[in-house]
Amino acid sequence: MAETKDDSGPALPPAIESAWGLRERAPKGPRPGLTVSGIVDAAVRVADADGLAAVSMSRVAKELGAATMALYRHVGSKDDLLTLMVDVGYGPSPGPAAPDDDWRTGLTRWAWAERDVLRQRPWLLHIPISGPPITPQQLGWMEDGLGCLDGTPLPEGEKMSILLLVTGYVRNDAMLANQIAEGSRAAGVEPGDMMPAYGAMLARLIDPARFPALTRVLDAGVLDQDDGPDDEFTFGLDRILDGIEALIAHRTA
Amino acid sequence: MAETKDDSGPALPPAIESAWGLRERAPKGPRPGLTVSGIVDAAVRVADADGLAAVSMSRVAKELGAATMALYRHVGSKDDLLTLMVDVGYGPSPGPAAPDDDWRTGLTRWAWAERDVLRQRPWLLHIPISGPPITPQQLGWMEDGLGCLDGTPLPEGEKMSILLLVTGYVRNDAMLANQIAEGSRAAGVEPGDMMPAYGAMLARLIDPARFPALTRVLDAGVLDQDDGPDDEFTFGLDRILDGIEALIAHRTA
DNA sequence: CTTTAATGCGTAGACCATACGCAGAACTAG
DNA sequence: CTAGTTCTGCGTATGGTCTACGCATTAAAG
Repeated sequence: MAETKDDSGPALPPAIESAWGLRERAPKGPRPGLTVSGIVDAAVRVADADGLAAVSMSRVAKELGAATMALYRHVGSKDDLLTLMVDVGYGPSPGPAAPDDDWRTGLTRWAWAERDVLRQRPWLLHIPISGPPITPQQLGWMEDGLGCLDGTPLPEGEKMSILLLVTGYVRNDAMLANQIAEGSRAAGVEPGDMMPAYGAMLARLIDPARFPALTRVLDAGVLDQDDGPDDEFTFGLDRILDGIEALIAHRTA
Repeated sequence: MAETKDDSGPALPPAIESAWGLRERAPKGPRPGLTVSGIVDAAVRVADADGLAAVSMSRVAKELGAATMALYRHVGSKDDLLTLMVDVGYGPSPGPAAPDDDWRTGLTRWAWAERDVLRQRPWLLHIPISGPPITPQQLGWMEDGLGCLDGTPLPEGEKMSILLLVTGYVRNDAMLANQIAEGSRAAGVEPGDMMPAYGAMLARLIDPARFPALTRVLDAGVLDQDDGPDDEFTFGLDRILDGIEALIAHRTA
């Protein structure tokens, strides 16, 4: 009985199989001119250039000089293709934490790395993820995140929960940043003028009697200038890490 | 010069105008048989029944006994309709915090209330939100959230950031819970057997030498049984609130 | 009554994903 | 060398999507 690696078991989705490179080519038939990784790369190229909305089967096929239906020999469905795009879109994890870093600097770097990827490829946020991570690169990220918590006294389950918490925060922040970026582009205003314009619109809409606390925020000039998005990100991340620190202190005591 | 309420300024989107009920009907022409709120209610009904994917213009029109193109007299585009659906989908905020509650219990109730809404209407998570909140109900939620922080010494900007942090966490958690629910339904397994199946799949895929930390998590049996989703939610929320508590303590001192 | 404007909606166009079946290529068995 | 097998690429066709445009009808104003 092998302890891990077991060949049997319920069939895992074909898309996942190809992501792990477990597909042996049948010896018969013509040599494939298209490969699944070539298709996924082309799709990523299209998404990088023109956004996720531009990723249609025909567009990807055109990118490859092939016909639309040719893709279906390799990917099964468009959703499969999107799932595979997530894997190569994230790319490999930036590597394990330095051995002499404490958990907090390690996790901070881990969070910033994911944030950088999501800024570079905003379309990753628009792909509806269909389950817990099973693709190789995603698990690589998870492995490196767990590594940051190695020296802590946390039980394994809590390490996992914490990773979920941090990655969720990063995704959410990137989503918001991306939305205001897209929104400002759609409205035709400078990204820096977005928040002030928002504040002005709110001031015009809300009744101070119905929304007293909100009015106080507006009067404080919170929205008048856009503090760098990095500050906003750092603020939230530090709150979360403070909370984790409290837990670790509690588990240590 | 009015201090707030100013009629002039850059035209705000028609969809927003109708959400605030600022559209006066022109005195000419036939009486409208369709109203924008009637259309939005019908769309919400369809989404509640068959999911967001079922919300097409023709389907909503059928719900109303009208023709597809009739809707476009009132909503402008499907994206407009979706934006309006978010507003009525969330519904009114559950109300301000009790006056003698501290910020933590207030914010906890606020977070649970949003979570309840997102469990009831998972399709809210699939609507790509296109900017900061400007619809009436959304601002009601924000107002009540700010109210929870009234007694704290935090500056207004940080109150806002904290609300963003908490609501982001709630949305992210609901998204994950919803994804595993949909995933288990698609794979045909009981929702309770989802995590164990996931663990078994991981065990089959990963190489312990490449993924040592992940293997340790698996060996600890973390994924063997599904602890209630409420526990997972509470864990993350408590970490975040701990972090906020640390900030408040720091600002108080 | 005429003018004006807004409503409902039918038609049509431009996309989209994808089920199905056929032609040909490359291998194996005889 | 030939026949059989199997996989590749892809053309066609179907049913779905959103929505631009124009027309007939309705209701009020002058």
